Amino acid sequence: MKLKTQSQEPVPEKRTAALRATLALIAEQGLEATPMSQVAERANIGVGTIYRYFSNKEDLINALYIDLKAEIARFCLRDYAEDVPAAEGIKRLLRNVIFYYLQNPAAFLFVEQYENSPQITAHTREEGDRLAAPIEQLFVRASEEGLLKDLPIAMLGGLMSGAVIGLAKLYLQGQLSVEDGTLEAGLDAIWDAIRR
Amino acid sequence: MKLKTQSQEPVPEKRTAALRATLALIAEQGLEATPMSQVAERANIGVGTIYRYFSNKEDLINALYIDLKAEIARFCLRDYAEDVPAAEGIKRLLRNVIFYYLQNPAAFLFVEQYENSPQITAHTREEGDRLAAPIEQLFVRASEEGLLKDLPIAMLGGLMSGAVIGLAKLYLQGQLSVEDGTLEAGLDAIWDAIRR
Amino acid sequence: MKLKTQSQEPVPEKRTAALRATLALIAEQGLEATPMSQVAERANIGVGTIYRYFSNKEDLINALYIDLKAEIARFCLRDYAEDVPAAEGIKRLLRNVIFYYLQNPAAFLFVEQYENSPQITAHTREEGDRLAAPIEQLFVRASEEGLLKDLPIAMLGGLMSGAVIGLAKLYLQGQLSVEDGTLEAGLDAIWDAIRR
Amino acid sequence: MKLKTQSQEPVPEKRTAALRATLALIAEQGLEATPMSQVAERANIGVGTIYRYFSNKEDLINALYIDLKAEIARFCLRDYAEDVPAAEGIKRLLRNVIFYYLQNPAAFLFVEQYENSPQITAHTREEGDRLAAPIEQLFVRASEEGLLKDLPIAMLGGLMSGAVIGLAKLYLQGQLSVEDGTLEAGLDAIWDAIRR
DNA sequence: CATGAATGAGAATTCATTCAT
DNA sequence: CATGAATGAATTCTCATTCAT
Repeated sequence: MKLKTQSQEPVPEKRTAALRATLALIAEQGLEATPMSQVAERANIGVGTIYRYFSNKEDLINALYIDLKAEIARFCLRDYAEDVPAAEGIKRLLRNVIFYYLQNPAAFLFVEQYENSPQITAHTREEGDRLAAPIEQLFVRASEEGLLKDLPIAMLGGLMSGAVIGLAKLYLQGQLSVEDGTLEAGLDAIWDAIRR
Repeated sequence: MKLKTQSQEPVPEKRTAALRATLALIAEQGLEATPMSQVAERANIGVGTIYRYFSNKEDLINALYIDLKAEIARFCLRDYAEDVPAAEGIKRLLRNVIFYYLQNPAAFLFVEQYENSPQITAHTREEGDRLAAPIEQLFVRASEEGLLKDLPIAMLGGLMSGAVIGLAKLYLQGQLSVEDGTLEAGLDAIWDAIRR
Repeated sequence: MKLKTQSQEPVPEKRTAALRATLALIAEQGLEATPMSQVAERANIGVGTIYRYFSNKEDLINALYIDLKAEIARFCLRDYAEDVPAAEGIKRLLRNVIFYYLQNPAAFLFVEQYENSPQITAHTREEGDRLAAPIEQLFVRASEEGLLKDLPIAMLGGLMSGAVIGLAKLYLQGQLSVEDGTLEAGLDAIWDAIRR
Repeated sequence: MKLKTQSQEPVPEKRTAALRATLALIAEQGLEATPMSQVAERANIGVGTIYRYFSNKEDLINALYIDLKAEIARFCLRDYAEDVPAAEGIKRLLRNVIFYYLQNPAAFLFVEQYENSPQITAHTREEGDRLAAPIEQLFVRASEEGLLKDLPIAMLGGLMSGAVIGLAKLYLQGQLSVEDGTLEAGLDAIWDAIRR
């Protein structure tokens, strides 16, 4: 199946395989319960190969984290348009977060785990936040339009993201199902928390 | 040589010392980065002694988790009274959560870490939830009084607890300070999310 | 055979066993060709046990080096007496070096290997030299008595120690034998190099 | 496209580059601390290329050793002439050794390291000695002329080479400097050791 | 010929747990 | 009861060597 023309390979296949395997295993077993040997096995590559692409385990996990944060941000903003009212934009954003995590439960487990671990460095956390900058833009816009409560933006953001995570957990743990048709009401509830 | 008053000792001092040391170290270094030997050292006891009170590391951590969940529940409900209106009761509850975590930042770090780790067993998680039952009672009462949105209780609970955690993080990370006087507004925002 | 009273054990047995095994193996196989696992095996202890006494491989090897340097210095000066003429003292010293190495060929191989390896730190080298200080005293005394060539002490020392090492190698490699009765002549030759 | 003049190339450039890089790196870092990949990098060639010229790491190092021994022997005898008195010849030889090492400190570090390592095979050692045969000739001649002590040639050789190494170390470590004008006296001292 | 990505055996080190004192 | 020395399985990471391009 491999064509010669693909040998230019801009993002090496094995690097991707390592990242994918890492995500799956950490979601299943946890950050520290996942040895590099297992990552290699699941990725169908040699252990040494991982170290060609990542200088150590921490680097591998950071790369995975950054990749996911970027993907999530991209996914959340996929149907974003300047002319959509900010209120609607935020609702879409939140819906997208939930959708993303429902389609990628492992990503949710990994990100929550890593962000709550003392292993993550301040630097990595900041880099991750930077990727979410476009999202914050939307937020700032809504605030400037006078749609949000008169509270520090950080607080509104914290409340909102905490609430979506809470919501996502319910859907992922099966306590709620999108088929219920409860999702929109949930998003409205979050909106109620932050809207003026 | 042993005096009776010592043998009455209902909760052995060394057990408590081990738990305290575990909490502090895990908050600082993380779950897996905390060896039993270090726990022993910090607790000023022998490594072997830990194994008198806990059958293994998992057991130690579970015990700590359960202890903390109970303490948190107790603290949250400390000024609870049947005759307080449910709305006010819930606000108090939320305020107490925040206060507790501000006074016990290590507890917050530990609990978040453990609850987001796949290491925690379903059984332990349930046991922890059971301790929060009185809190849920309050919630049910408010719902029956028609104060809350007409949504599944689980969803309201998830939104609320997600939002408080988000709020607590802001205060603990120093992005917000209780001296700001923002706290009450934050609690109101959460209330807005769930109230009818 | 072990008596209870020996449990005070000032120098732990297992530490000594590790050092001995290290010496033997490095002499046989070389510094880097000797894994910790093999040291443990030969010493009849667990790998982990080595790390109770030495913080890492480098530390183990340094300790061995320092121990040997001290032992060698002690052995060389064993029959030293203030009233012996310095010339005679130096001859004895040299004879003792040779004897020591003939009885402890592994020590020779190890010390030569380590001193010629870039692994050894300046600090360790200095510490080793400090142990040889009493020997240098004898040398200084001889110099002050006007017995030695009028050259920097360091140079005389370097020539002498280089020559003894050269001599020791011959005996250890079996190109010469102490039974030949050549030893005294060899020592005289070295003396000729440095004496006025 | 290949020109004849290239195919004449008797000693491939890349082979030489590999040897040079090996020498430099081993002198800096040590025998085992020098990975093949680093050799390739420093030599500006591919790792695989090294294996075109040397069957494995051991072979590479052996080749380097033999090359150096040959070069050293050549250098030591460069101004040798049959009609020079043997005594003077030996002094020149020794002076040359010192000069060579002062100009090639890496060679000194490498040779001492490798000769003191159990990794070197008896065969390689012998091959190296064979290259020093012309030097030994000079020695034998001096002995036959009755200039040397009446001791086994091996012993005189061992004493002498040990002493020069000791002397070289002093100059290389900076404890002595050729500018001091001490060198001739040092060579005389060595001569005193072996001369009748 | 030259290259360097891929590999996995092997090395150093850690740490939960046991058990003799 | 309390202790901590001893242990070895398990983990991370390195590096000589191969081989497809």
